[in-house]
Amino acid sequence: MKFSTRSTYGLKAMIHLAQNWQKGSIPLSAIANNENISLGYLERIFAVLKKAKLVKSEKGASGGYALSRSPEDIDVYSIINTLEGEASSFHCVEKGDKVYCGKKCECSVEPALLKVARAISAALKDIKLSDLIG
Amino acid sequence: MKFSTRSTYGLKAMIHLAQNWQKGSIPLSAIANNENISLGYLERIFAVLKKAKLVKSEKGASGGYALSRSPEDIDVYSIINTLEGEASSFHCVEKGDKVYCGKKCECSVEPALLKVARAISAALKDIKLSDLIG
DNA sequence: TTATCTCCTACTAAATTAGTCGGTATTTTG
DNA sequence: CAAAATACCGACTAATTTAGTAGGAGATAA
Ligand code: FES
Ligand code: FES
Repeated sequence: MKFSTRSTYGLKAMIHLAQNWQKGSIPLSAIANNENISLGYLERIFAVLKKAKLVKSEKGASGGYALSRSPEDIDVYSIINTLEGEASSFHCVEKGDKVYCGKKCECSVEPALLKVARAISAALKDIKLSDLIG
Repeated sequence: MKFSTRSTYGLKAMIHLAQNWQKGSIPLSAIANNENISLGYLERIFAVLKKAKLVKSEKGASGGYALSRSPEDIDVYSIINTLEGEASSFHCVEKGDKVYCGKKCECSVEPALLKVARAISAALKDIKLSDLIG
């Protein structure tokens, strides 16, 4: 429900890249200025995004970052999920069809948590970057 | 995407109450035991839920908590939103139709963040407590 | 009158978040 | 070639949030 600035920044930056999809690589400094984000912090965010193959990079002057695929092929779920770390929505971790708890308990409500987590995932998977540019 | 244990605990407890909806008030100690949650922590969670009028309480021995309305009339959005504090999904705050930022900037992507936030809200509003028991 | 309960405030420990700093490697550009 | 711009990397820190504890006071039922 509440996203960290990391997700917010990451998503904003990705939208920025989507808006400039044809223009080739864009340096982070441009995004940082434009969206008012700390450059150093944004760099680390992009390290994660790159590792997840959501963006590709070019080094050197006139280098920068670009989306690795077209905006239609990147959904918000991938971005947020990558940046928030684990694929878990709740404290109890979803893996496949089961929910596991760090506390190793077997409580009665796993299917319910799973339902909620799935609804959110589905909603986010449905939104592509291309839907967010205008 | 990732919820705190507060939301997890709160939601689990609310589901627990929904499952015992006919049985009248249920003491927190029962829920705490059953769901393996720290009692003191759960008490504070319920203080918030009560303030939001999602539950009602009865003091004294054989007292406890119960849902304030029937499980069909309580959606997951209300619960999570209440527990996560602000109604904002992102670092930038949604109010009415606009998104405001703590940093007072006017960046270009507010409508996009708003779309994502709305999609999640809609998905959660669609899930009632009654959908999660059974 | 005792055992359960809600309810309240304050404190603390642990974890996470958000950010800084200083530097290295690589590539374009002048 | 030299300089500027860029990605990339790791360590460090400050601030905030989270999760949980402790110690009660007040209400109610048995
Ligand atoms: S699965 Fe996590 S508390 Fe039961
Ligand atoms: S509205 Fe928050 S950074 Fe622009």
